[in-house]
Amino acid sequence: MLTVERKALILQRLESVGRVVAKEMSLELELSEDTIRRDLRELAAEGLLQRVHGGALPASKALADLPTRRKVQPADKAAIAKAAAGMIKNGQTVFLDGGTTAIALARSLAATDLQATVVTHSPDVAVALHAHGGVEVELIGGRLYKHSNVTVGAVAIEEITSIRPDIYFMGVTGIHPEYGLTTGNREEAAVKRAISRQSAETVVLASREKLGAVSAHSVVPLDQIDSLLVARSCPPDLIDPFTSLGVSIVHAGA
Amino acid sequence: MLTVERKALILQRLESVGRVVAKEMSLELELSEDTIRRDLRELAAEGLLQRVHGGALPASKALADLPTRRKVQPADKAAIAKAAAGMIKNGQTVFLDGGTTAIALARSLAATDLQATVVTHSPDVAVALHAHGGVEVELIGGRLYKHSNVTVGAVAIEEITSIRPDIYFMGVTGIHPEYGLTTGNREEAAVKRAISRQSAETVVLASREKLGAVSAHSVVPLDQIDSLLVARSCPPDLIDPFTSLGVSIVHAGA
DNA sequence: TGCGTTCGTGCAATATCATGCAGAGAAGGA
DNA sequence: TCCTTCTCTGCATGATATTGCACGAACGCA
Repeated sequence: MLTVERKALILQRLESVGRVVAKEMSLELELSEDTIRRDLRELAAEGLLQRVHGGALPASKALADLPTRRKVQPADKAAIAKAAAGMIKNGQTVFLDGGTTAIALARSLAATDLQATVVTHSPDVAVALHAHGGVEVELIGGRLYKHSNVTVGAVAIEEITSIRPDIYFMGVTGIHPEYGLTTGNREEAAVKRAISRQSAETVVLASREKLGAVSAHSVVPLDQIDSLLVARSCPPDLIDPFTSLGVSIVHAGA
Repeated sequence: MLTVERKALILQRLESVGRVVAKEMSLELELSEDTIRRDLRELAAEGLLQRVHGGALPASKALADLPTRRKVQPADKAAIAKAAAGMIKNGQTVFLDGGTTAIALARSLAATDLQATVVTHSPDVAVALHAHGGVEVELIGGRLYKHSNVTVGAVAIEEITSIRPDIYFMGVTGIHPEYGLTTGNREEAAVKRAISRQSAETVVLASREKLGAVSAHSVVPLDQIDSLLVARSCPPDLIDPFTSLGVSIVHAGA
């Protein structure tokens, strides 16, 4: 693994999890803590993160803000959500992931008169669709993973394998030409992989900051997905690496 | 756990609960009280909290007096919810039903330091407990019954039979001396019956308007439940028919 | 006042940190 | 090919930070 890749991974981790612990990183990457600490020192010198005893925090994050989650890009996400809602046909069974983009999609759906079945492992999505008369909701049970508020674990996977959705809208942390789709948590990755395997079509909701990013746990390679849904405002140089690999791109928004 | 994370957790706890007790914190984080006290001293030196004997309070009274985010509940529902929360012991596995009283109970729980596992078939309850670090949440999957927003059906029942909660707080539509516990929907009744069968103890959350009422579908007879949790403000003539049948009554509130 | 709890400080043990140094391997020129 | 140079990595070392325990003082409650 290249040094720059390692540093990028550290920054990714900081973005998705909000903290990095030197010891954990050294175990995960099978490198000495010295090497990780060196990286952290250098990244701190560049102002890209904030060094603390035992690890590092994002550069900007103040102590009092630590527990808060990171902010979103509303315009981008809303356009993607609306376009995704438009891809659903009456009578279809749709799987919705967790995450802010998926919740935005559920809210978009709630504003339509679509007749469909939505399967989800996110209670937030279920609550967002509660008031919609035309949409039947199926909830996947299991242990609730607090960080992203979706169910995971053996129970979730078992339930998922008994359903065959027509289309799956997947949210991820990173979408990379070489490393494929990645997310920050192993359990989540397993659940997403199971859903994708069951679904006739998998569409990845790709807001701008995800393109080119890599996170710790691999979900599926790029050739396992059917299309990437990106905002039209997204710069071409972020998208080109994927088109040249033959990934189908769907543009959202005006 | 990083030191800064611990301090952030203390500040977060102060904001959400309004106080921190050194001893409780040390038990929860499995650290000595000295370490917690040191954190409290340092945070107090930075002006981020106010030190008091035994623990700490938010820095300014103004912060503590901020209007609570919680919705105002009718008095006796809130009293029942609070009393129910008090019946839960650390380490127990608790099943929470759907319904307004159960959601009020979840919100009461969210204001405590309790360590417990909450199993529920209500996404609303899951969302209400999302921010609580000490509570592990297990969600029961299945078809979402829109009217009351809980999962029902074969999948739900199957999942329920694999769990054995210590205590089940049941919400119903009607509680009648002769007809027992009733609810408005056949599927819901089946789910409640299954949960009650699995649970070591079943407690019925009995707000005043339910006493003496009857609904279409029978859940279980009165002799299958362990106690009826009623508000202290509830008139005795509503309760007497149940005491004379030998039902154990727990009074909530001052 | 008496008693148990909590507090603060000093101290020792452990964990983490920064720096210097040496070996392994890659890059590049002779 | 051989050699030099450079980078990366892990280890050793001394410095610093964190943690838990001990002990006497302060505090709160009855």
